[in-house]
Amino acid sequence: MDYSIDLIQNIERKWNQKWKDSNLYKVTENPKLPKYYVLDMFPYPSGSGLHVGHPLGYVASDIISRFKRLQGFNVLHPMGFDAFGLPAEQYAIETGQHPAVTTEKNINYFREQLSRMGFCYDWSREVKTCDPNYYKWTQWIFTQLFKSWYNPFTNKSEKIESLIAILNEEGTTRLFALDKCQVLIDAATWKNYDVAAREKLLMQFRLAYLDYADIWWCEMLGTVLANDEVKDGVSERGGHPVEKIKMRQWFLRITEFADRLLEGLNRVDFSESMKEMQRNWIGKSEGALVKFNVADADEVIEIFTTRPDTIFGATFMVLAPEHELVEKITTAEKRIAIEEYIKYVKSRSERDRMSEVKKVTGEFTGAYALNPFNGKSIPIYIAEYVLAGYGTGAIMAVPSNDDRDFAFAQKFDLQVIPVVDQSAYPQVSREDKIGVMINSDMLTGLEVKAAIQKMLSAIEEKGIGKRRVNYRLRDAGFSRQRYWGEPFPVYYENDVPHLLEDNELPLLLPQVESYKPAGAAKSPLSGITDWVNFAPGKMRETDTMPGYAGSSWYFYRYMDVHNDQFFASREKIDYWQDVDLYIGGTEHAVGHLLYSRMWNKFLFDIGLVAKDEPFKRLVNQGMIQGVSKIVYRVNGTNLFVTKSEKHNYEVTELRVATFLVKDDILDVEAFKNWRSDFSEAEFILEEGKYICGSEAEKMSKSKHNTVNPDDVINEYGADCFRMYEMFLGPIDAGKPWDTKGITGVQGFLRKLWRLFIDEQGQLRITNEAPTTAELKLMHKTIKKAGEDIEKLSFNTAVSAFMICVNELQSAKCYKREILEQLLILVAPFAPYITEELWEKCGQTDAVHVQSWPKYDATYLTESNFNYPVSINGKVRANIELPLDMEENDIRETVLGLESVVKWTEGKAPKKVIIVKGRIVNVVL
RNA sequence: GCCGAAGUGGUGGAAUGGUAGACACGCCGGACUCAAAAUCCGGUGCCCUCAAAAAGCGUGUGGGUUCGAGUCCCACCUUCGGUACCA
Repeated sequence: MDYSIDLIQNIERKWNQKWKDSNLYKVTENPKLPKYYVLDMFPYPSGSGLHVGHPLGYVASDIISRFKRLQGFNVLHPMGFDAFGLPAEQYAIETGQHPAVTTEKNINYFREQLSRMGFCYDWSREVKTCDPNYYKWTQWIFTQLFKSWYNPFTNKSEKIESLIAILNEEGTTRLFALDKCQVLIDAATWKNYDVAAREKLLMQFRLAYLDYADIWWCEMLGTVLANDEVKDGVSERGGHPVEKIKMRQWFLRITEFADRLLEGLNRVDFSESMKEMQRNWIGKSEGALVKFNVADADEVIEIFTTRPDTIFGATFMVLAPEHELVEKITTAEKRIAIEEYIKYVKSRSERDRMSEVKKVTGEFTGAYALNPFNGKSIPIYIAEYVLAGYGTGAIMAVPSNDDRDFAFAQKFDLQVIPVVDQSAYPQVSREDKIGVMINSDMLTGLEVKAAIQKMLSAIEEKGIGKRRVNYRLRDAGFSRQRYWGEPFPVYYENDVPHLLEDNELPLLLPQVESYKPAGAAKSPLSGITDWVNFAPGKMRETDTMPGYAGSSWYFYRYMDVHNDQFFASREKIDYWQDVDLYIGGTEHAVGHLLYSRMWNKFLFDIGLVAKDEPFKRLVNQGMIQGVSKIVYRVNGTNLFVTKSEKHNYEVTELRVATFLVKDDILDVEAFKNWRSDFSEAEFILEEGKYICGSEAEKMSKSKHNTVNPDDVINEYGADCFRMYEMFLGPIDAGKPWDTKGITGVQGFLRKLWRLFIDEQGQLRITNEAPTTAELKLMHKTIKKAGEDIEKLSFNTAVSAFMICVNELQSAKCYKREILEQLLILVAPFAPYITEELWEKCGQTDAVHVQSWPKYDATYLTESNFNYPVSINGKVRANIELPLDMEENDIRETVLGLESVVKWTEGKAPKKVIIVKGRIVNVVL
């Protein structure tokens, strides 16, 4: 009986059914066992199904789950779907199909694909973020955020009532002093506030709050656009003009958690690069707020700077074009130019503005500011490189010590006053905080670091500013003018927001006629007037929540997924605590991870969860890229030119389905039939063939380069697919998908099978006692596999299995004692074949509930070592010596070697380096 | 632009600062077969050579540290991910 694809499919069907029937993977809380929680970043169920990139992380987490279970842990390993999102809605706009319908269809397909791969998910715990039973609790957590504030005195989130108590007691005096409040009022004033005024003040503290922010609006498409959908200042679909418009929206006050998000990174096991990205994203910097008076006006410009020492080199100021003072200070003769410039900036994305280096743009307002230290009058510009959201949206520009300020000064012919003498440090740049102050009044002669400190004190003494810690991190925009998301459990009365009661949750997403926005940048929900105006004088919030709302807390729902009283019971949370291993892509390095860490800290503060960091260990899997195949169409024609001739024509690159291409040769007939617009295509060939270009890039439906794991499984089976994904390389490395090497893994599985089953299909297992060599091999493999799995080095674990099986085959070892242990080692990687062979060996319980074997170190100790002998670092000889040989004896022996004498020519070497059990290096 | 990562044979990759290329794919040769597939055995970094030995070269590029560097340091090049409303 050959290990053929028919047999493989029978085995996989059989065990899928058996495992399901026996509830093998169902997990319950068991206080007698140590817990281990392995989490995958749940997928967005796109219309094109799972591709081969998804399972890379899923296979890895599945191996760890099975490994930990074999080691005696009670393992929680769930799966679910991040089911709200833009693509489903875009599809709805185009086809009129309800996103709930298409999403459900996609989820069913994803689940089916996942099930085939033999993952040990406890499917009874499945989570779907678009399920009302789930988003009820997303809405509920939002209401808790709204009802809470961040108490800077206790440094944690608290109910808003504790803020009200402080306001009743002392007004905003201490909060104002701490820079946590813009208005200074006493308790009496607070108490005299009416409801609206009180609400307005509280809104400055709530963790979920209303404020204004820009969104992309495309009049032609009639929709709000995501940043992703805007390319080069126009809509990606159709190339229509877009503009930014200001809208009132919800925000989450993540900035209050900035320090704790930074601190928590010291206590988690994430890669250093991941932590670094998060630290840089938070971007803590210390500096000062400084006020500059506007000349001949009552206005004051407040700036933030990390270089207060360079204030004497400030030769101009720059405001963000959106800055509220721009309108007030612009002079009459400059008004038109300024308005033109603002219009230009409105068409620019923030990323374009930040990354623009070739073209320096800006506009003079006509107004001047006064340097608070020397009274010098300096011009005020607006420029796109100053962003409204960072610091105060205004800077003092010091061209001598800032690259962008310098470029700006060059372009607009502004003065550059050197204020730091860096001549003693030829290697440093103008932005490095090093050197001696010059041209700087009382700072002259000081080192930069001392000058910064002196200036900070001077600013505070003068009363023109104060020390300030600034963060690059901004509060998180939490509103989308979209349909397919969680509705806010909020209504407005006289424009004041109110929450629905807990017993009114979930607020269901209503049916709409059209998925397009209702009028100017309003959510589709605003078109349902009777839903919006649900009671006299009350209007519902019509925006919905963003994609990351549901994904910020889903890992708790898995712990207690069917609870209809609470998001998860404290009892279950106390058992499972936190995620021991979280696997997902680097693309979520900052966004999702910061948001979910913040939500978690909030839930922790209000006493609902057990740990203040949710993810103990995080591992990023690499991205499997697709290989896109490219044809070149001569512009304005239906003529396609082969790769080597394309440079002779003006061509457009088109991506074609990969199944039309074999070894870079296009099947031209199949291509003509592929899409009707190509049916009349003509070709310019080379040597009778049309050769395509190729490019490795992100797998996506639109690039026609996705590879469906179903196809691979149909041909090789799930075990082979799983092992091959792991064998491809380290888990964190990305690479283009290629099935070229899969036959190697297929061969391994066949050999494994044949160790148990002979050519006649008979079990060939014997009860003979293993030899020392066989035991040595086995224990070496147990050790290597265990260590590699722990390190998530699955590719090397697979190669250890290959070595083991190759050697057992050569030795014709069919011994039960050896082979049954091998099955347990391989079981996490290839759950089907190992289970089948385990059963064939006469075992009655599952291989997956056995115990991971322990290795015996006595089999692994060696007495000799084959030393490489190098001369000046190059290996010239080898010699086997006992490991306990004295260094002097090694030296003597090595120097006596004929091949060494040849190099030393009888002379005494300068030095002989002996590293026991490693190497001997003779230095001449 | 900024932040992060990666770059090793024809290919995927392996390698606590200590024999570069484990394990696979591919390729070459052989066995089995009427033949093919499958399977098994042997070889395979480059260069020189009929072949082998011996030498030389070799981990993106250029420098450096070290007895010894794929690994550590500096500069650069290329590719990938993120860049706040794709998920």
